[in-house]
Parts: sequence; structure tokens; C-alpha cells
Amino acid sequence: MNLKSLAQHLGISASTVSRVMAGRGDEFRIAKETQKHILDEAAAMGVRPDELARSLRLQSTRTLGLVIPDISNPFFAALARAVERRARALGYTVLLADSQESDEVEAECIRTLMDRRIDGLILAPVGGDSAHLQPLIASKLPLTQVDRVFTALKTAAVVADNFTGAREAVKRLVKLGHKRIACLQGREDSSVIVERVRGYRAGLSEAGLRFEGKFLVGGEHSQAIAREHTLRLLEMKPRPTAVLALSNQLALGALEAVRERGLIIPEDLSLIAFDEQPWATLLSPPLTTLAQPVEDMGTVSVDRLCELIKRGGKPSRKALTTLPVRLIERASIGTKKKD
Amino acid sequence: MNLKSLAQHLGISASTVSRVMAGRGDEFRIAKETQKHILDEAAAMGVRPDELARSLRLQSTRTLGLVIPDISNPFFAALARAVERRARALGYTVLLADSQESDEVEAECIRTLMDRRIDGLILAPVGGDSAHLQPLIASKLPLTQVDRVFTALKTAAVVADNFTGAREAVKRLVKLGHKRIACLQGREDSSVIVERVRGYRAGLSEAGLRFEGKFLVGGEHSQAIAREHTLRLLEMKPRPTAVLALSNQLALGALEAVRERGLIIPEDLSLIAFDEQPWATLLSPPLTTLAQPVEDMGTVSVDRLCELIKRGGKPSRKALTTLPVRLIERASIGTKKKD
DNA sequence: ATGAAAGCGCTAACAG
DNA sequence: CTGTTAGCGCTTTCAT
Repeated sequence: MNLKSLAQHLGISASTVSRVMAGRGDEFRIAKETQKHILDEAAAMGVRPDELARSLRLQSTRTLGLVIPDISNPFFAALARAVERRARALGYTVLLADSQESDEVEAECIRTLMDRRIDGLILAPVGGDSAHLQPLIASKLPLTQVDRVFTALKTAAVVADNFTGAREAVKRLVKLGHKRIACLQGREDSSVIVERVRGYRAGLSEAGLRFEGKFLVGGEHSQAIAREHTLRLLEMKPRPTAVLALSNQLALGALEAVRERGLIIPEDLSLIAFDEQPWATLLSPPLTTLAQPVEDMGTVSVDRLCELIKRGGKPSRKALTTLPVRLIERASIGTKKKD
Repeated sequence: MNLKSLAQHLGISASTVSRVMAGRGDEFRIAKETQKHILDEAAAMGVRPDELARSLRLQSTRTLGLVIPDISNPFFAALARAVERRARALGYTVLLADSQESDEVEAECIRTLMDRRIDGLILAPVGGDSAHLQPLIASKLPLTQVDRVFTALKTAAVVADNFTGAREAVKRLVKLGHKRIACLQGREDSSVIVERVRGYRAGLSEAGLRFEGKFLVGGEHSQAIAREHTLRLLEMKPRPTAVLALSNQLALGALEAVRERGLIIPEDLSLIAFDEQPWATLLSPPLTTLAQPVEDMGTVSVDRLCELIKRGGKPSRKALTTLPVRLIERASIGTKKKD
């Protein structure tokens, strides 16, 4: 059932039906009676305009693409939820794609989405290399980067204040007397990690502590790898007395290692982790976290993108939005006891 | 840039270009040379067929809809990931919608997806009432239900063996000497919960224990509500010595309550929870879980749906697929000590 | 105030 | 082997 057959059924033209269904009946001064007639019959027959045909005709799909590296990472799940909700509120549908932490899959996802003629794209890039994003940039598709971003690409971008978050965490640890503070990182080429490591080093340096390369470990967003690196940290002599884990997945790996070695938090090791999670408070002891403003990041990304779409893809002045990170202090950090 | 302009540019017809771009050049015995020419130029100019126009013409979008109640629930996130991955492998794109545990939003999601002319839908219904799904059923859109299902609706369906899982968990607890085993449920009208509660009661009854209504608490998929109900359980005299939590979110609520009351697991209370999670092993003590085959559920849902699409929506014989649940025993359950 | 006709970009039937 | 033509369902001039 489509508009045309409904029109025939009612003995009027498809144009009139189309105008009424688009809510523009008054604008075209179509008889109230006719309007009611059409609307009633459409509802009764369950006729709705074919979005596909509309999109083709209007050259607009009212669909946004969202590409994230891993939907099973709760941070990105929360981000997706926020994006979806805001987009829905603004009348957009979201096409979600999971790039599986792979540049190749990411490029493929973006191609697929572009083939579907999305109106705009929100991209949380895998990181590292941006070469495969060239066609996307060249296409002039309205684009907002979120979380991990390539600042070299001149697009709107929404990020958490990763630098300040990490720096404040380190400063807090220093205040508790820690001098050997290690940092467990993910992919070193992701902007998020770069910023957090920068914050980590700034925190050390502002406290007059020397940065030690051997205390900066990791290099992948994986719990298993994080566990291994933490095990190695714990074997060092003297070993670090505190660890800053740069994501929730990495924190889980660190916790595994600590447990395996039979060490106690915070007596043997203080731990702070990025990403607040429902289970953080239920660990023994509860975990100190750096809560990212993930809801806001999703909402603002959509808003930025929609502005961009309205402006026809012309970039705005204020390209980068930075949202604050909050330190939630719990019992996983304590005064350094032994040395 | 589109096929037509590419055709003009090359001085050949759009049909030929279309056929070559669809990879059917050989089928139409188009000169190898022409083919190469077209493909090269298309690649050089970045021309790709407009999926929108193709879909309209072919009356097929190669898009599947996926509606889940809550993407921020890691179980559904994992499901979405599996669905996305399998669909991609089969050449489909997935439109994901989050119904936010609301029947109204769910109905709205389904309408939006149908307007976009998806080829099929995978639905994890909110539960309870299926009245709002009538239009969907009537539309004959290929449909697979997953996780929560309405068995009254004659559609393909993929579920975990919730009944057996819950029953085995109870039997294990009974074997450890427990006699007062409570059950913390989610929405009682969801099929998943109904089955798990049925398994819980079967487990009790097979052990010769009486089912006690006051030990079956809860009614919402929320950590906060679960906490409150558990607090109430812990106030009972005599109080239960073991709890079966019917989801990961409920388990977190239960853990909150236990901690607040200063009780020790498993000495004061044994706990088993549905859903295996990365943090389960890191709790103190590690949590005994019932691992759902979430990867398989996603994969099989897509496969079932694609079969259905191929068969033109005709339902198959074997409508319901049940996949096994696995009990992962850890230290959160123990012999009943005091009474 | 409403209708007829063209066209969004593509593919398939038919023609040659 | 390749081209011409019609039409998927819609919206929008342009005409009346």
C-alpha cells in the first residue's frame, strides 16, 4: 500500500495525498474535509510514505551514521545509547556500525554507510592512522569525531578532558605519598591515550617526579594484555606503588594480575581507572574512577552534527568541544605504606 | 557522481555500467576490456552505486532491523555485536534501535524501521504485552524474536535454555545444603523471567522443597530496585541462605545490599547470577554465573532471519531454537553453615 | 485548491 | 554483446 494506490482509492491525485501526509495541507490550502478524509483513510489502511522513495527524491535520509570501535565496551555502548536517544528526539534514525577496532573494517563501515546516503556521520575512530578516512573527508559529508579524534582533520570533534583527568588522578596519588606511579595504557596511537599519557606525565612533572619509561606499559585495548603488563609491573624492584589504568578494560586486566599475585589494594598497590562502571563500587575495595561525561559526549556529538547538516556542511568556528572528567574517589587508593 | 554520469563520461550506456558494477559483467558477456575500463574509471572517480536508488528499484534494502530493550545492558550489547558481525558477513547492514524498555518506544522503533523498508527484523521484545506488535505481524515482514519472546506469535525465535539454567543452579545450591533459596527476578511478564522462575520452582520441587512466595522478589530490570528487594530479603527471619539473581544487573543490586548489611558471601549468603561478565571473576569472592550463549544467539538469529527472507517470509517448521546455558562455578556459593 | 508530469538513480525486460 | 525504455514511490514545479 502506497500513496498512489491510496490516492486512486480516494479518487484524488497523488500530489494532494503527498502534501497532506507531509503535514502541509494547510500550507497548500487543501480543504479541511479532504485532509481529514485522507488522514483517516491512511490511518485505517496503515499507509505510510515510503521513506526510501522520499529519501531518493529529497536527497536526504534523516539518518545519521555512528561508527564505534567496540560496542561491547560499555563506554561505547553508553555513547551509542546517548547518540541514539538524542537523534531520535531530533527526528533522526541512527545506523550503528562496529569497526571492531580495525582500520579496515572502519573504512568498510564508512563506505557502507555512505552508500546508504546518510545525512551525517559521528565517528569514534579506531585511532592511529587516518589515511583511510581521506575519501570521507573529500566527500564533504557532515562529520563529527567523538572520543578518539584526529585533530589534524578539520572536523567538529567532541572529547572528554582526558589530559586534565589523568593529571588530577596523578596529583591525587602524589598527595597520598606515591612516588612510583605506573600507567597502563591502550593503543598508544589513539588520541585519547595520547592525551591521558600527556596528563600523566604533566601530573608527575608538576610534582617534581621524573617520568620513567618502564612505568608506562601496555599498548592495546585488551584485558588480557593489560593483565600481562601489570604482572610485569609487579615484578619490578622496586615496584610501583600506584597504577593509573587508562580504561575500564585495562583496569580489569590490572585487577586480575593483582589478584593472581595475592596483593592487596590499596595496601600493596593503589589503583585509579578511567571509566565509571556499575560494578566499580562492588569491588573489594571499591574502585576509584575517572568518570567520563559519556551521556553529554553523545548528546553534544549529535547536536554538533545536526548544526553542521543545517549549515550545509560548512564547518563552524568552535570545532573542538571538551567536556570535563570527574574523579570519584573510593577506597582503592591509599597512603603509601611500605617502600 | 553517479552511474549515469559515469556512463556518459565513458560514452556507454548506464545499463552496461550498472551490470558491470553489480559484478555481472561476465554473465552478460560484456567485453573484458570494457569491464576493466568501467571498473577502473569508477574506482578513480570514487563512483559507487546509490544504495537508496538500488533499494527502491530492487525492493530490497539488504538491511536488517535489530530492536533491543537496552544497549547499555552488556548482554544486549554483546548480542548486538554478534548480530552486526554476522549480518555484515552475509552482506547485510544492521539498523539498531533501542526501545528503552518501553512498549511505546518499541512500537515507534518498529514503525521507523519498517518505513525504511528493512528486509527483516530481529526483535528482543520489551515483554509483557504484544498488542503493539500486531501491525508488525500483519505486515508479514520476516521476523525473528530473540531472548525475550512471545511464543503466541508464530515467528522464528531464538532463546537461551533459561528453564534448565535456573533449575540446575537451584539443584547445585540444594546439593550444597541450602533449603531457603530466594530468587531475584526482573519484569515478571518477560518470557525470559517466566522461564527462569519456572526453572527455579522446578529445581526446588525436584529437591522436595516447598516454593515460598516471599522468597520470589523483584519485578524490574534495575539495579536499584534489586538492591531494595535484596535488603528486604536479608531482613527476613529466618532469612534465605542463597539467592539466584536472574540477570547481571540484578546481581549488582544484590551485591550492593549484601555489602551494605555487612554480610559475607558465601558464608552468610550464596549467590548465583545469570550472565557471565568480565568482572565476575574479580569480585570478592568471584561470582558463580550462568553464562548465556549470547554470541550464538546473535548469530543464529541472523541465520534464521536470512533463511526466512530467502523463503519469502514463509515460516519454517522448527520455529523455536533453544541454546544451552552453562553454569560457571566460582567461590560465591558454598556449603550452608549456620541456620 | 488540485492535478499532470517530470525526475531522484537505479535495474530489468525487451530489442537489436 | 549493448542500448532503449519503463518504472520503483515519492515530491515538486507548472499548469489550470
